[in-house]
Amino acid sequence: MQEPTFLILTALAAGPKHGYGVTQEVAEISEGTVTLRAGTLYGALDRLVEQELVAVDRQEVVDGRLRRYYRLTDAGAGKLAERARRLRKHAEVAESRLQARPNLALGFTADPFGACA
Amino acid sequence: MQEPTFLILTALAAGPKHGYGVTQEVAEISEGTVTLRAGTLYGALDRLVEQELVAVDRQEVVDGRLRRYYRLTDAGAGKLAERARRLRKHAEVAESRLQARPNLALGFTADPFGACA
DNA sequence: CGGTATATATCGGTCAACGTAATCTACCTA
DNA sequence: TAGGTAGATTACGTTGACCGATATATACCG
Repeated sequence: MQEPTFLILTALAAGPKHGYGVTQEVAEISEGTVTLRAGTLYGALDRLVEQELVAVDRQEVVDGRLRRYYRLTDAGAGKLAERARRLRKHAEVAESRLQARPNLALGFTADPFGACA
Repeated sequence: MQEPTFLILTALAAGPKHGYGVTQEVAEISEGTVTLRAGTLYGALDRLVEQELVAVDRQEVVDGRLRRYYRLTDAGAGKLAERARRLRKHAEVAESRLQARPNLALGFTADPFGACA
């Protein structure tokens, strides 16, 4: 499961949404760093429905346009929880290792007040 | 950047390692959930070297076999830090949303002692 | 009348990841 | 001594998620 898919599941964890709504939610969650393209979005949704991690909640017709709502299934919630835990663990390991390393790339210094000048 | 690549960078964050060593380190970091295959490993390393996130540290010949050590570059450390932060944020959002949701899929119950039976 | 926002569908290309196999040496065991 | 395991890298073909582009249709604003 890649980042876009993970974020789609996360967006749906707060409650059912239609495709376009997911796109907006994902942009917000990721602070604008991830913008779902139509191809990515509907491709992923189709896949997730087939895997039964997501289900079609209901369909509406608004202004002659179809609006299809998706919701997270229990299996989807479980999968998301599992992935989230893994992601957080991996991130924690990476961050702790980077801290232990003399870090030159982030603009930080081990001597922030220049005491050793 | 996908999970295998992220874990390779994380493995190298602790210090230079050769390919096979990375595989073992990744298995340990991920608690056995990610087992890098040769194709994934060396493909990713080649890509990372080309992107200058990883560099060849040194080469040794042990028992007639080549052993090539890789290390994280400063750019690689920066990239890893950025990704780790993002991953952690996404994981946190997902987990907080799942908590807010009546959770049926994890084997937990709101009535763990069966008081409402 | 044209542009933007809303909303979904589909197609083809790309590239990371994946699986497998091949190669070679050292070492242990049967 | 033959075979299996561990270490270590290379090569090759396949899969599949993601992405860009395109198409379609309505409503609203300037």
